[in-house]
Amino acid sequence: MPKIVDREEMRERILDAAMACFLERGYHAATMQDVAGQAGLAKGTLYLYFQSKEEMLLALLQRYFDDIRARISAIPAPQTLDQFMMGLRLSMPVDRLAATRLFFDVLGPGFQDPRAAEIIGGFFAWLADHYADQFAPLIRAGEIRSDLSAQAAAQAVTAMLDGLVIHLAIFGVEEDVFETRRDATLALLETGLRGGVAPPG
Amino acid sequence: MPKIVDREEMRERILDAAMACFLERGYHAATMQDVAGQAGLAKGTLYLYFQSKEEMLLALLQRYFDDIRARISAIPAPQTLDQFMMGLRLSMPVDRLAATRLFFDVLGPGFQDPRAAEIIGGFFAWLADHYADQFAPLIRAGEIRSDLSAQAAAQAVTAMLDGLVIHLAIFGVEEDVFETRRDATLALLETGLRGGVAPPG
DNA sequence: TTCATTTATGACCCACCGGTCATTTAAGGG
DNA sequence: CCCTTAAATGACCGGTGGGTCATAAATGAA
Repeated sequence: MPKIVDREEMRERILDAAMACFLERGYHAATMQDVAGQAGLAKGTLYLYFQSKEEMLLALLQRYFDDIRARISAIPAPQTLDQFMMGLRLSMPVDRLAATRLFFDVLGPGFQDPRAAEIIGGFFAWLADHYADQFAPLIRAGEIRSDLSAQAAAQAVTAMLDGLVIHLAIFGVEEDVFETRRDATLALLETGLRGGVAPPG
Repeated sequence: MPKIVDREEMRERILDAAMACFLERGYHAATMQDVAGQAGLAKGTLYLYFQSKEEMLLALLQRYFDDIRARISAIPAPQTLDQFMMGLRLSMPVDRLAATRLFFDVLGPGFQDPRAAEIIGGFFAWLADHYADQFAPLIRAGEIRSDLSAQAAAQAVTAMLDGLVIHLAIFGVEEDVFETRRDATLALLETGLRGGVAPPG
């Protein structure tokens, strides 16, 4: 009887290798040879599991953003604005930076396949909806000022936080600088959401 | 005596063509042949004015961001927070979107030359400093709440606004959607800076 | 018109890389 | 041990695109 392998496990292994290579050299610069070497396989083997380099990237993107979604979903729904702000910090781990930088390669006009932008755009749309769901009860509870639309505020917050990560990615800043900037941004944001400077205590 | 051309004018003409091609196809996908065709020249001619495709891109980036800097510098210093917010709108024209998308190509790890990231990063550093200079008097005037550091707030604002533009670029939204989101973000930001909801009138 | 010099050209070169496929290797049942 | 079948291999192919260079064209002074 024939040799049998776990196809799904093999795909995971290859995607791990691809992630490492793409982070190191970027999607365009990394070659299938690189990925194969990283995975301990021959180039031809990659094509038994992925139709093309592009399909491999799309699978990688899908897996990456599914993972983030899962992690963010696991954070309990905040009861107060403070808890919400803490949740934001948790959803922005420092290791997101390198990956963000990688995705630049794929968001430009040079990447013809619209599915890449759909995956990434879809994630942000989901994120905005997720925040909006958390905002609505906070607005009712008076934690967030009542003249804000939960949807509009959530979209604004999503854009702001993404901007923060992008900046980290561009500047390649150290962790401590990141944390300083992040906290300043979140403090400004918190005041904006609450509608006034936080009460003492 | 020899044929004479204005080297600088020729470089400008080539950069215009390169900008058009890079916007259309992206930096990686656009070929030197494309750029030459767009400029009405032969491929070899390009190399009389630029050492390589990469040098051409760097010159393009420099020119582009120098131009933005000049435009933003031309906006009069704001006397009130309202004026400041209006200045922000002016510095975010819609035609920035396509260009922003193009720069993704160049910020990823695939682009080895650090000068590209330096040019773009340098622009944002300048922008943050520029905003900080405008914040300081506004804080003294009580237009912005006094517990904020001008520098930290300016950096946060810079990241937030860039995030907004990036999102537009990723989603490829229409102008009206952009304006809605931009206004929501700026309103949130204004409240955060002022330290409370704006007084009526 | 001639000539020196600069500028422009595009055929050509060559390295590279995504993708293929004939061949080899590995697994395991009989 | 052999055979069947799945899996793995890597030499090879073909297209591509950045960059070169021998040649041609343009310019303007003499």
